Amino acid sequence: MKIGELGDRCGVTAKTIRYYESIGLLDEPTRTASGYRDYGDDAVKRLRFIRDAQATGLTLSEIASVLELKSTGERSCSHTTALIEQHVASIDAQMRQLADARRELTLLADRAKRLDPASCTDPNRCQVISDERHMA
Amino acid sequence: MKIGELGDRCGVTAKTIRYYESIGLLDEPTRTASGYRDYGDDAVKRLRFIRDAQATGLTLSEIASVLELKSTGERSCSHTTALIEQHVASIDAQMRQLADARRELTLLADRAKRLDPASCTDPNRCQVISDERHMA
DNA sequence: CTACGGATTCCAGTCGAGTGGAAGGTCAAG
DNA sequence: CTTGACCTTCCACTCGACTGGAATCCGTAG
Repeated sequence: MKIGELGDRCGVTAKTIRYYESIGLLDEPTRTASGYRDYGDDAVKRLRFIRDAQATGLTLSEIASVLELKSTGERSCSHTTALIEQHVASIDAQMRQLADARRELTLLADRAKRLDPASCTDPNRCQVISDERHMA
Repeated sequence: MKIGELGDRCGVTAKTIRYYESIGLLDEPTRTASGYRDYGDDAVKRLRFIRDAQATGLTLSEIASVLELKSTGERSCSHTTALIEQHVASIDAQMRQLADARRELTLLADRAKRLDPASCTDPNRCQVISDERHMA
């Protein structure tokens, strides 16, 4: 299968595939006589795994390190699990941050709604955002 | 107040302040006779607002558009509220994504723990990540 | 006077994950 | 035989939010 088809099957562009290859995330495939990249079904699996892993928020370099574990096979699965667990922890941290931000913003929005819209006329102030009581 | 003091008061570097000015997020302040930027207390408020807004996940260009609303004063607060509400929606989307990712990853980790670590010996496979049943 | 901490400008680089485009080679259809 | 879709390489650029560093100037303490 050529690069375009692989891309279509996995939902990425040919350019992205070449990019992944360039950073070592995908192995160099065999080539046809005319120099075209020629992929097997393994490539589909691998590329889909990359996409899946990426969807969970792993960076490409984290994914690369997981895939490296696969290929060396030397280190145990515990390396992989450690990476995953670490990542779950960072997701939790991100979620906490977002929750905080959300609370802040809804507070802000609520305040905005309570204000008389007609009173927002001072060209140098928007009450929603420049209220002193709100400013840290 | 000079740039360093302003930075200290707001928890940013002088470099960041100049950067904000360069992208139009902060107005050009008056200068001392010797060319130093000379800020008033307004700058502290504005910069702190920027930091606060940023902490909630707004990008600098979103913040810029909110601050623009302030300075033109033409459009009503509803513009600001709309932006905020839109941002809250995007936070919710992010949180859903993270929750999905988290579920995926913990599944993966659980599977990893259930596997006999000693069985992870095939140099070309890490069972945690290359199990066909898991692959989309 | 000199040293030192801050200030100034401007240009360049970082990270992550690609994307754009030029210049050219290949293959199947009409 | 030409057209058009697809492939190749390579180099440069994007976005966001800074950060680093060079060269130079200002202000004050010793």
